[in-house]
Amino acid sequence: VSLKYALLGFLDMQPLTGYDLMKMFSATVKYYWSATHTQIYRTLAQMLEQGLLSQEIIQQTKNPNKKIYSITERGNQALLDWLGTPEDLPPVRHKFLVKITLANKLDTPTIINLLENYCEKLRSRLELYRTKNREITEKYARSEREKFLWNSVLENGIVTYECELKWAEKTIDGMRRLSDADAR
Amino acid sequence: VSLKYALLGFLDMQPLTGYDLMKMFSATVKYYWSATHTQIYRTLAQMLEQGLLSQEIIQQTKNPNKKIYSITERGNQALLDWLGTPEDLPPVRHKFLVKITLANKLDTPTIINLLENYCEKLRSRLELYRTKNREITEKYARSEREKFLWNSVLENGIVTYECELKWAEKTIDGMRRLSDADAR
DNA sequence: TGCGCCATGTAACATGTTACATGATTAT
DNA sequence: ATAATCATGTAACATGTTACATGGCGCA
Repeated sequence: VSLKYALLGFLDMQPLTGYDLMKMFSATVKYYWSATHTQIYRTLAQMLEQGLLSQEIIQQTKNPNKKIYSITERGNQALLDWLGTPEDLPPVRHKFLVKITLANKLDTPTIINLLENYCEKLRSRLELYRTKNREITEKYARSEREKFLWNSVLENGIVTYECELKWAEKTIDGMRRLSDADAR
Repeated sequence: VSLKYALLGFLDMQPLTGYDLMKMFSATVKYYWSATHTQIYRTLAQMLEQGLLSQEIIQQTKNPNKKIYSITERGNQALLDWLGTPEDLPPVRHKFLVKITLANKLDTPTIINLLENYCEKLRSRLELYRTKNREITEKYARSEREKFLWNSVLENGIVTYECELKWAEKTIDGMRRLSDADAR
């Protein structure tokens, strides 16, 4: 359902093809919502049936024909309704935490190794966010207000990962102290 | 795939029925990994086929027969392999952020309303975590080391939500300042 | 010569949710 | 009375991933 409204939202700014939408997703939303082209084409076809979109086909000789989608009045209404409705907290699905829950079977160096690997991945993700942040906002935002909103969203990613990193470092520390205490 | 190993992990501590596993999930892992009974029964059947589990059927007259699952040697090996393998960062799927990204179509009070609703939900979730935390750990953990790991996992939930809450409050602030500036 | 971009799509599979179904027992 | 707990399952659907498929153009 979310994908549907995300697509509506982008098509509300301008008419686009499925391919364009795919690129926009990987240029912007990718890090807090991703979608493959399979999913996008499928969802667009459904929305067309539901009358939320209209389609214009552009004949091309060299490449496959383009299908440009635009939002309809009904689509606009549906988007507005969805936007105004409060969202529940997202369900958490955190594989790494599942692993740590069951990790008592492993020896301490292996656990610490898992945690350190996780830290490294967090650090490189953070770096990515920090460099992309301004770049993306400047490129796509169309007003001060929109820029503020987009910056906030990206900021959310950054603080979340910083927090996660702090947690992981603290956990490594605790693990080390536990095994030192055992050794004595 | 995660569900599979989560189930293996619990069955490694003690043999259990599908129903027991369901209850354990909702008593412990629920807030960072949830599963319905449909999924659990289905996955157990698959794992049995794959030889990761063995099954003992207990005849009952009053209630439906119990099927008690135990982990096999192969299951144990599979679990160890999975536990030692580092996990990628979890894909982020954050509906609320999608909504905020597209929220520029809404007027400021509506946006602030969305954010405040989100804050409230975060606060009540946090309260839940903080009260459940010790309780769960004390009840299920079988050693100091396990207790440490489980506490860390629950702590992760707490710091994550605290961080999210701070972000949301800051965003409300920023939104207010923006609209004040506009009014002037 | 081979790779990546453009632009679409399908098929098969994995995962997750909701609703339907049974039927006895125990607690309020 | 009625709701909840025990204990299993199926059917249908929604969502998400991977691999397969086409075919011209431009670049190294």
